[in-house]
Amino acid sequence: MPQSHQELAELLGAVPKAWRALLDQRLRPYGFSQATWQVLLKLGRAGEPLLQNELAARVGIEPASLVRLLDVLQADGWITRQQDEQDRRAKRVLLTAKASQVSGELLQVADALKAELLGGLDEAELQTCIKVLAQIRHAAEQAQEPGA
Amino acid sequence: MPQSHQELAELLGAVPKAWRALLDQRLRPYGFSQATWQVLLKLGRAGEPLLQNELAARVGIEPASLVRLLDVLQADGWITRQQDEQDRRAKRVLLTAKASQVSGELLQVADALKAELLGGLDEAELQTCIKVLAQIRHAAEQAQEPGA
DNA sequence: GACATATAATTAGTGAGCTAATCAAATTCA
DNA sequence: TGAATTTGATTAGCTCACTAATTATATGTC
Repeated sequence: MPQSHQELAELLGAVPKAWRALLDQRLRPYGFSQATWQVLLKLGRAGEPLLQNELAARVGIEPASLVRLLDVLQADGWITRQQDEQDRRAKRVLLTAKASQVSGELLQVADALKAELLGGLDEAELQTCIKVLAQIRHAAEQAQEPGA
Repeated sequence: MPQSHQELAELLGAVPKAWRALLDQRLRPYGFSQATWQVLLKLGRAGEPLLQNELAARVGIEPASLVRLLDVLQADGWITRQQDEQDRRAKRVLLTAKASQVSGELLQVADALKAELLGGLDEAELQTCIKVLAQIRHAAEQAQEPGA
């Protein structure tokens, strides 16, 4: 077992954690918690109402986990749920007017941090890194359901 | 803002999550939860009793978060706490005999998965990826305390 | 030696994720 | 059409992380 494998494993544990913590720290002044700003960011990036399903996937959590976050955001007037016209089971999540504005600011902070963390990197090396990570993700998908 | 930045950000979110979930799935038959096998793995890898402090750092959680995990593991007879001789505030965490054995098995499963996920990668590309991630981690450390 | 500060472990309380189970609506199919 | 299956959102209950505050011991300073 190559030393490099262990190194990569540790970095994969540490880097996203540090990044998240940093962004959380910078967004805290806006009054959102670790989880809720993710929702506003993704909705802001999407630029259109999303099904809860879809939103959960983009945030990277289970639809069930999203429900409470939306309850909180809705109670504070940041989002509304609108029943989908085609599918009456489904609901679309919309940013309210005030949320659209704040969401833009959150995006700026997030992008600024992203630039700060990734700005100094060599583009070719970054591409290689992306390729490697994509391969790992693919391997993980394969590993998950060998007999699907 | 380069597209590559966004891609990397998403991969950094998704890959460790998938990896963790996969390992958790494979270790579940042993009866340990997502958090507790991490502790046994790190203790097993260390090969010697660790201070709680030190163990928490290796697992990547706060010392306070470790306390309950150790309580559970201790109640089930997997670890013991031993007061440190030099420092009477500190405690060293030891694997019990049965835990040492199981810990070896957990390590095997973890290493097998690691090989499965990383085995097919080009070593040079992997090194580049490690380098890039290390740079990001460094940038994150710099960003955290600009005026320290 | 006494006092202030720092450090190791702990406890309490909160936030946020998960899975399993439920309900309603949509889809599939005999 | 009617019955079985699937799917979107929800609820309930569990796990595990965090921060802040507490207790006991160490260390550093006057």
